[in-house]
Amino acid sequence: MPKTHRLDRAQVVAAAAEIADARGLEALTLAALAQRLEIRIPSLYNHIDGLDALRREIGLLGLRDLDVQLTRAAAGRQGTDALRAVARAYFLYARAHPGRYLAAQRPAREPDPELETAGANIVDLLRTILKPFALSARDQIHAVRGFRALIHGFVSLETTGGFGLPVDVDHSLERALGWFFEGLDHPGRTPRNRTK
Amino acid sequence: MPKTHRLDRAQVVAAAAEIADARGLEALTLAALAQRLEIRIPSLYNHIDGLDALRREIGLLGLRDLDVQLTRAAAGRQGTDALRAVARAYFLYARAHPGRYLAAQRPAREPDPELETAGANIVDLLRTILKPFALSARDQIHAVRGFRALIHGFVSLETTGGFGLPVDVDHSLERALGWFFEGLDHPGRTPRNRTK
DNA sequence: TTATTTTAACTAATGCATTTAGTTTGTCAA
DNA sequence: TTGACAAACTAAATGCATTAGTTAAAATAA
Repeated sequence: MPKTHRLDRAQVVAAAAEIADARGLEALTLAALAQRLEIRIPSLYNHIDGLDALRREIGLLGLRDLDVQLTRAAAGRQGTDALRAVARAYFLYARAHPGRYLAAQRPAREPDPELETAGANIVDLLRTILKPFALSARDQIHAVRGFRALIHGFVSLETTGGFGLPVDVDHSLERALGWFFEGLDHPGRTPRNRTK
Repeated sequence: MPKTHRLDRAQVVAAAAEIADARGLEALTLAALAQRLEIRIPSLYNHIDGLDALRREIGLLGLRDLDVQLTRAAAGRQGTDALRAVARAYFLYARAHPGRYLAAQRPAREPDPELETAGANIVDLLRTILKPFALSARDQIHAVRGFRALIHGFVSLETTGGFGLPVDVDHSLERALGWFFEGLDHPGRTPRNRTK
């Protein structure tokens, strides 16, 4: 009676990622996935090791795809131009694939080399772009973190509805990046608003 | 047979928030909560409208407590001093109450005036602090968003293990805020790294 | 071609969590 | 003292994830 379905792991993960993007990560259940694939729930266990492992797979997929997009955006650009292009690509990816992006945020309970490598690749890309800036090794790390935090913060606050006002979020990100780059480019000025 | 427990809604939410902070938001189940309160699961429905509504309550509690902490931190301070103090308080709160903070991030599916008000209060605080800066109305909104995104980004990436390198995260936040404030204080400089 | 192994489907059954309905018992106020 | 309400309870339904064991189809090897 078993049908001639012949699915493989990649197809299962891809279908799961589409559900997560379209209906939200919390709507991704084995029941929903099995229904979309037209198989019974237990059959999924031939391809994946349960729901939690599936979420990890989706996050890993998202992280790797994100790296591809960011690398492409940075190609042929330098300095703040490259950073702006990367930020734009980051934002577009997270908007287009909110489920994968959220899954990539999931904290790992054990050390996970594959996830760590995927994350480190993105960090390396940013460090490469930041090379021309006159930053100490320590400051370079701070700058990468600040850049990531700024973009991720915008993405995260937007997707959770944190921005209530009817002002364009893209424009806010552009402006905030501008201020951040300003400081990166011209460090060590006299503070004006520290004490009024 | 019913015991003389006499719980009320606030106690139930408080106990739930403690579980969420101590063991993670995903570990907050009605079973765990009922066990801690030494009542049966269905009795919880006398106080709260199910698990999802409970998560909302915890998020609202977190948002309001966060506002109190930030307001306290800003008292008696101005300009970037006030912003740094607020950032520090924000960070400390999110670290001390990760469950409540994460619950506050939960997207609302319907308009939720209570949550919106709690969020708007924090935004208003930041706008007040930013008054002395010479910013247009539009730029003030961008600055508030950038500030929130930067802090939330750091908090979020830290709690999800996004920072792999053994470099102090607090220090990275300080440095990133410094660059951001630099740009806020000295807008409109000539970009150096735009084209090398 | 035929035999064997592997893959991927299936059914059956268990356990846990959320939720609803209906019931009982203390507590407080009239 | 009595009556009403609040808050506990038991019983039961539903849905999801998971495991165990089984079967058929496809791929591979003789």
